[in-house]
Amino acid sequence: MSEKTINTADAARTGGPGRTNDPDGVRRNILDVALREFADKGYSGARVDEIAAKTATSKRMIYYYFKDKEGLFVAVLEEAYAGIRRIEQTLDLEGLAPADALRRLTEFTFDYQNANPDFVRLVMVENIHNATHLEHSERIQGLNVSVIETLEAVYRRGVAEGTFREGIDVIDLHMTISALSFFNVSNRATFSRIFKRDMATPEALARRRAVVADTVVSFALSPSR
Amino acid sequence: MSEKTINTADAARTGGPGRTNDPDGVRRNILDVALREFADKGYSGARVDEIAAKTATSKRMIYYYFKDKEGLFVAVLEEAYAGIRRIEQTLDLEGLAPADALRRLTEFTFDYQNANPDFVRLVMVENIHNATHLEHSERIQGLNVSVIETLEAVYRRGVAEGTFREGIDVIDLHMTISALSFFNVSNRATFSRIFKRDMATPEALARRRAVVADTVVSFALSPSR
Amino acid sequence: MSEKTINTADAARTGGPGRTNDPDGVRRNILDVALREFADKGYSGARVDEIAAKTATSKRMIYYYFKDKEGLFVAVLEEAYAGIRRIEQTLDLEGLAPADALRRLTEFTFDYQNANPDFVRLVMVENIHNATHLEHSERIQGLNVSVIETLEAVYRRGVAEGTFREGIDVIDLHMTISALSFFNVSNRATFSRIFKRDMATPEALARRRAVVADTVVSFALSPSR
Amino acid sequence: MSEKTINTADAARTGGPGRTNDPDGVRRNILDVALREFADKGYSGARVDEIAAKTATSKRMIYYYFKDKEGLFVAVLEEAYAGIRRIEQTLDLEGLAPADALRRLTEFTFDYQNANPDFVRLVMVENIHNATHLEHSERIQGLNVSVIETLEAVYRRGVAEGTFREGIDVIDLHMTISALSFFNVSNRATFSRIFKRDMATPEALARRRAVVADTVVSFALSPSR
DNA sequence: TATGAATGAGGTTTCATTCAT
DNA sequence: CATGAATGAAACCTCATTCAT
Repeated sequence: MSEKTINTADAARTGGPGRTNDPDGVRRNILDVALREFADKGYSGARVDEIAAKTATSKRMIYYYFKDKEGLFVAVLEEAYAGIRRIEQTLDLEGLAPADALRRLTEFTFDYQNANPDFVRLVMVENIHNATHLEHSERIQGLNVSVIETLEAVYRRGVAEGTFREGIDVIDLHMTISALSFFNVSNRATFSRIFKRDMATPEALARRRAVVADTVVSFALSPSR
Repeated sequence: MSEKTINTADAARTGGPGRTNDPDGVRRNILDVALREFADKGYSGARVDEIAAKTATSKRMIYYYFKDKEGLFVAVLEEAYAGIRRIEQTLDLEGLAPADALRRLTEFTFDYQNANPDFVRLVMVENIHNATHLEHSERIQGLNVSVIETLEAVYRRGVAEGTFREGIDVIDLHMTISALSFFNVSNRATFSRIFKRDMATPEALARRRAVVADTVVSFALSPSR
Repeated sequence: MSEKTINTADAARTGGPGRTNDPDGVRRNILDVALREFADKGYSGARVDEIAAKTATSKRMIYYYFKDKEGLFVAVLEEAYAGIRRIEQTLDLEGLAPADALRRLTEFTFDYQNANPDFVRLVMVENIHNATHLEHSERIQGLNVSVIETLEAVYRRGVAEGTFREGIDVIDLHMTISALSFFNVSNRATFSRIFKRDMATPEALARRRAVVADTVVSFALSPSR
Repeated sequence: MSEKTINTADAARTGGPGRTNDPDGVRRNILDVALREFADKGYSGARVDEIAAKTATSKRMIYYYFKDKEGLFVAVLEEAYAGIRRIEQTLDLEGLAPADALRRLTEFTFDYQNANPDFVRLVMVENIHNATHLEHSERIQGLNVSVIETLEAVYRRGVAEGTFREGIDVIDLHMTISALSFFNVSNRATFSRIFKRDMATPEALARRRAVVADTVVSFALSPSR
């Protein structure tokens, strides 16, 4: 509960916490802890004091680097979005057949979100707050074009080939992928409680992952096939 | 901001707010207001003072009827779940062909959640809090069996008929329906901000509703068809 | 230093501090203490914590009654201005010859400000803050007309009689009276330190009071006399 | 808000800000900025950080040259007093008739204070703090004898001539001059707000200046005249 | 039952100042 | 000398909750 979290990398570099000369490390450390706290308790529920306590630095440094609680939240949000987009771009879909590429992209999204529940929960929190922070962040606005471009390229190839049916809105498709991946994390608590089903076991995840991928692909496939 | 919310029904019944001796009306009124506040600001973000201020009663009554903030939240949650399940049961799916019934059920879910964003947001809030409140509510646990039974009946008929393919887990199917309906409300703020698309216009809703229904049905249909 | 200040009146009425049912007494008590603190340390220098400590109530109540530090300051300012104007109106100048009335009014002002250094210092503090609080207080705006009216009546009588010369701007006259009275309190610390003269002894006050009155009256007198 | 203030003279001398080796310039620059900040916000209201930010140097230098916030304030105060006294001594009153000399001295005081509101406000601030800083500064104590000597010389000449009446305390006279000059700046904010009169226009200043001079001179004049 | 007053614990933020490079 | 990073103490303010009438 009161464990301090230090990036091992930083600790190694500087010889431990305390007066370090690694401002970036300090920033990172704060962001890491804050992500977890915000994701865990929501914006208002998260306590600056507690974030500070779990950090290798002091509360004062949070204000030094991020101005206030809101500034910290925005920074956390930016990092989180940057994270998924960064990895997304390492996906190499061009060598795959369109249907396989679509499946691969869907699986990636599903896996990423399940592996990063804090990201998902942070987005939930931001939605509860009507995306006001996101609105003010120019950085995030720019980040998200790439997904659509990637998906669009795959879809076009599929249509050209005759694999995919025409008339699908790519943003719609992305929405379906996101929705099915997101829900598995975002609503896990209520859903599994109500339907008495553990959604986080490796088996459950594998099964659901397949269902999601099937759903997406079968929606895109041309009916003639 | 400072408007008091009174159910007109109650007001009529009791001759107006103020010295009312309509305990149920008071309760309802508090729950209505609290739903909106919790859905709007989250659990920690909602303020007991503000809920009281928007109520036709006083803060004292909140504590009288619901013990504390948490008790109020649980009551709100119970009401919210009861609401959707109550309406769900008025759906008459037995007269429809399985595929139509499935489509109808999907559309109903989509419509209900889009018409009741506060319900959706409340569920988000509860998920952020790991469904701890739901856990303590026996009332909610019992409420949700019916959906699955309804869906199961439809699915069986479809399989028997040959319309639906075998091997689908009904809970999985429900999850897909929920996910696609839920996301449209839960992630509206971030999604529409990022992809610059208003998801709440009647046209957008109608389009998405169709896509969602298609997705669900095409997933269930037997491939031979 | 850490003595609590309670209006003896309130204490008598309610049987002491603590859970009293005398909201007005609580308010008054806070205002009394706050006046002294703000006058003593300036706006930023005054500490809400310290004000609270010297009060019969708690810090929380300050915020309850006055919203925030600024609200408290404004309320203190309003009270202070109301105080002097209230007493000013009990002056009965109409029975006096114009020159005597002018002298009397001057002496009153001098006496009041010397007897209420906290009022003077509070006005200094407000001036350092460019009268921003005063600007927002409608209550104060209305309070100050009476002085000018009183002074104007005296001046007119004097001019009609031939005692006072014509052409004096009454606001100018008020300003002279104020300046000479105010300075004796406002600049006492620096002035007496620099010129090594105690300005607060009864004798010093009496002497200065006479000089001030002479100065004002001789300025208003018609030169022919 | 974030403008840096550099004495152009210094900048020229040292080849610009930054790596300057002009300790006096740095000191001056800090004092200039600090004067404005203290005069503007009061002692507690002024922020070391903000002073530093508006300076051509860094916060470190403030502590290096002035030890702490209080040391800085004292230095600013000393400079401010030195300023007025320095100029005062350039006045050449000996060639004027006593009444003219008195008028001239009064006008000078009035003009100086109106031209240097920061000086006036700084003195207000010091008075709020009961002149504790001034007390510790030997430098200031010595500065202020000269005014009195100058005034005394004028007064004596006037009495000898028969122009001025006897029995006036010169320090009293100085006090009257100061009070009337000071008030116009110190209480400008509240006074002009209350009486809805702009006291800072050239016309208003000219008129008031004349009234002040008249008041002072007519007080000193021998009544026989 | 209804209302304003009261409370204590704890939340966010700021400040003057010092350190390390 | 110059700079950004760091610090601890304390400042302002808010919250859920309870009391008295």
